[in-house]
Amino acid sequence: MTVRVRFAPSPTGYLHIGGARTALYNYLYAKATGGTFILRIEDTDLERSKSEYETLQIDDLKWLGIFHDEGPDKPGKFGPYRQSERLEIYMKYANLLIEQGKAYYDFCTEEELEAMKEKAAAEGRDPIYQGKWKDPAFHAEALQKIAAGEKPAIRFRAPKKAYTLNDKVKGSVTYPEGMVGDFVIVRSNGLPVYNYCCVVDDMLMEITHVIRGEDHLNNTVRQLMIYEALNSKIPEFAHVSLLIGHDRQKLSKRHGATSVNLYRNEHYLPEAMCNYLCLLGWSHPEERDIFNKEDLFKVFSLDRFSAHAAMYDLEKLKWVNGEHLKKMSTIDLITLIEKEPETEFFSKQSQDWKNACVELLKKYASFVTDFPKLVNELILNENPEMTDPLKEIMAWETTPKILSFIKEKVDSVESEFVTEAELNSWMESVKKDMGVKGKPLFMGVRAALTGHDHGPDLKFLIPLTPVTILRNRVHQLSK
RNA sequence: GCUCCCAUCGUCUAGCCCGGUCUAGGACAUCGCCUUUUCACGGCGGUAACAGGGGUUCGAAUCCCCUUGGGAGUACCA
Repeated sequence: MTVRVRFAPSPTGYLHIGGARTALYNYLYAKATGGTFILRIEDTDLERSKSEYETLQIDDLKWLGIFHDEGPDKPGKFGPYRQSERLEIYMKYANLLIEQGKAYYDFCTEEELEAMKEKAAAEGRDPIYQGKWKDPAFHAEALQKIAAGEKPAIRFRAPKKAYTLNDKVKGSVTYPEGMVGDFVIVRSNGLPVYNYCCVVDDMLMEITHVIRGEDHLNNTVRQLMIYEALNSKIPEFAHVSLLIGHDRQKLSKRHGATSVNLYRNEHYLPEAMCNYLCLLGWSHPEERDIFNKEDLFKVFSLDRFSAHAAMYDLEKLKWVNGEHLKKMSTIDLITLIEKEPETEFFSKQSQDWKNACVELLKKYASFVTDFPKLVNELILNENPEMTDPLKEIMAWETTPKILSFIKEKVDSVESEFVTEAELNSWMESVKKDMGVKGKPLFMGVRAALTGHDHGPDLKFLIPLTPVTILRNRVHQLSK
């Protein structure tokens, strides 16, 4: 049996981090088993669904490197892949269920339903439908009403028994008898409802494994009932724990950046994003933290999920991104950096300069966007800020001497950049002629040339800095 | 309220299914030290967790029960 899995988002907004994670798990499972990954659009809620969001979500999925084998934009023999285009299919099965007495027409008004719910709440139990239409004796009357143009909802007759699910991550889950009452599968406006469509589609699309968020765990009992009524095979289920924010609440917009496109705009590396998302609730068999998709294709399985919710934490994502950044080739990094805004100076430099610059700075960068920032701060900044540590260095008795010596040297340089050898010779001179060594020497020179009390290795940093800028700094500090 | 799910360092987790090898391992963060004649690199190390209580057992992080805490569902949303 070949594996068929699906990701079924509703196009009601941007692709959410949590959605991306479930999509990723489905994709990885398909890849790991040689199966098929299907994208299905769940757009039966006409009011909230927008087709732009479908496009945007597919776009974000592609950016993450999560590619589907079948979907609305990639028709296969199980299509169509938008629920809004499958309405006749749902009606066909709904009618079948009615014929078999497994579902019935319901003409109850909102008020009647509301009254039932209140009564149930007062009695401290879950609301269970108790309208008269449940009674098969009213079927004929229902047909008459329909003939007269009235629009009923179709309600599924929930069997009175307990259900047990053997979930891949939660283990054995028991839904007691009476947990849910008869529920609507087709609204009175003719549109079918999620729990019903989902089952019909998963059945028809021959889905073998349903990997989705834990928020669906309670829905599953309804779905189990429908599978049974439809005499369908029941897929395996894996209910992955939810992502939570710092307040331990389900991750939502108020937790800040929860849409994938936000990270995409900030130029996070998609591989890093997937790496981190995968780590949230799943562990590598060798306890590795950094991996790419190809690694995962070999080892991904459904038995390494943790059962509890995971907190979405930017700190670790930052580290993962930095690790992926360091693994990239210099040439690829340069290409990415040049796509960033405010990289005119960087782009104008020679290939050797760029290579040296990236080699030096990538140790300190976590994000691609850090490069322009670092270049600005470390190389292009012409106005030394008199911080306390800098003041302290300037106050040392050796510093003014170093400063005036360096000023003289920098003024006499005619080339665009100082070489490492030149810098070394200056240091040698200070050491020999002034008898300054160790910390006063290095810190003095560093302060004079960079205006900072700390930073990357001088012998690498200074040759990357234009002499004109060096000169400006030294002159300002000499005042 | 009711039903379901969950519970190991601040965070992500390993271990749990198949009790002993766990004075509980790793990673992020944090702190310290070392090295680098400077430094935001690097190296080494530290702090830090089995929610509580009962059982079962020679032995429990691991199995069972209760409590507490957290989450989800409870729609003619998905």
